[in-house]
Amino acid sequence: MNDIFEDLQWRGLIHQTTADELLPGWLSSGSRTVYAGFDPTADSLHVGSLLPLMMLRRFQKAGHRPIAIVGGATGMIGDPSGKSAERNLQTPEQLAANLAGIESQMRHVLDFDSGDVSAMLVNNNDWMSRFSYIEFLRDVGKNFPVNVMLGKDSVKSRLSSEAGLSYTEFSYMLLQAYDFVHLNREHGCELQIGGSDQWGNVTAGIDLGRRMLGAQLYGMTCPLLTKTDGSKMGKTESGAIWLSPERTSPYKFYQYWLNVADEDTGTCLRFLTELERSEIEALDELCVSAPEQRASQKKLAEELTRLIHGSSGLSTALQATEIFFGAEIENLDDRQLIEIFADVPNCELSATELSGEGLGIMDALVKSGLMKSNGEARRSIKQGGIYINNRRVGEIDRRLTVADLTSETVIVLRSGKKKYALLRFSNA
RNA sequence: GGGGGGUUACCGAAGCGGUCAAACGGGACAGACUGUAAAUCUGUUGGCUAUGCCUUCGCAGGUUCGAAUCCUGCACCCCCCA
Repeated sequence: MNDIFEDLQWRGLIHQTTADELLPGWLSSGSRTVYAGFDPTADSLHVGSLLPLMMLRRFQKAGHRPIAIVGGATGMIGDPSGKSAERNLQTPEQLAANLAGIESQMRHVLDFDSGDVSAMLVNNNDWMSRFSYIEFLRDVGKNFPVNVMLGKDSVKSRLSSEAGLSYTEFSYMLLQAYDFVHLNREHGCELQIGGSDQWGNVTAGIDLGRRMLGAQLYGMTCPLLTKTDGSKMGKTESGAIWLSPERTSPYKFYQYWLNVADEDTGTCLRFLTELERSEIEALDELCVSAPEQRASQKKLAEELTRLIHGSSGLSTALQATEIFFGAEIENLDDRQLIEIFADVPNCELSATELSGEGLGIMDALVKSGLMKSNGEARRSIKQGGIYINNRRVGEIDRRLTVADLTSETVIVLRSGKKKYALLRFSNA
């Protein structure tokens, strides 16, 4: 059992704990049960969940048992922490679908089949839904002094804001607190981890545990993973980076990490990978002495893509990277191409278009949606911004024929550095 | 209610009878450079069957050989006075 506390500490993953002195010893003197919560607002987790997920993984590897809790019940309510407005409620069907998607992703990160420390995934709706309102008020609610609740940051900030806070959201912390009590009673769970914005909810659970069970529970929060420029990690102009390959292809996922700013790589490597201290520090140095190599980014992207999308996902991402950045496209078959170009719009055309004279390049560009008009297409070609299978097109009157097929049915068009379109020629 | 100003392409903004598909700036796109970064430089930025043709300057009419530019009406916006 390695010293997880020390490891977390040097990585900078410990923001606050409820027992700074006790925790290190407590963790190293036995196998403990730890939990973290995940929000089921979509059918996939996104990059923002990676940090707590990795936390659980670290604990599991250190010999502790992780419990991931998805808030089937609390998800219907919405945590006001760090949120500026009331959350929309979800239907039970949506939630069920979301939970299924999330579970499959967790299996990449946590081991659900390793004896005593097997990870567990639980849904708080399983126990919450059994409560009647009266019972909940009597058993749980009476342990919560309202004046303490009003003192929590999550509540305070909303009370003073224009959006206000509904009674439903106000009650959120009772639910999360009760989760902790339940997990302690049923599974012996004694430590809750979460982002620093969860401090209020975590301590609420610890207080409740003491009142209801007389139990000594612990809490630990980690810093939020933000970029140096203050924006949230995992968000791009085009939306969040998701963990599911359906929502964010392995290529895009890989690229996201490859493009992390130099200043952010150190934190990302510490927070999100399991690389050894010496290796990370070596990468940090390289990042300063030879930034153009982007060794940190490459390592980060590689580690995370392999973890979330597996080796095959990683190799697809690497292959796609090579192609998207200039390599000529050859010796790939339809299946590989379609996998690599998963994010790229494609356009079905009849194979007969290629026979005889062939298909004019400008036509093809417009049909593919890459260009809005012939004029735009003509301009781009003149400027040298159009490529067929990654080979620059020189002439405006270039025609596409069977010889241009790079695989059985595909021709790849590209405009500029990275705008692609796939033309598929079928016989149908 | 009275008076004045405005409405131009993705955005801002010139133009105030022909040489206007409309200056300039931003953005966007492409190229060079580069670390798939930042900055910089260059080019492009209504459509087409393209040395020409068509549609665009709030909307609808009108004057004129000719209108983004002048006139009339309408709509919306801003300012001042009541």
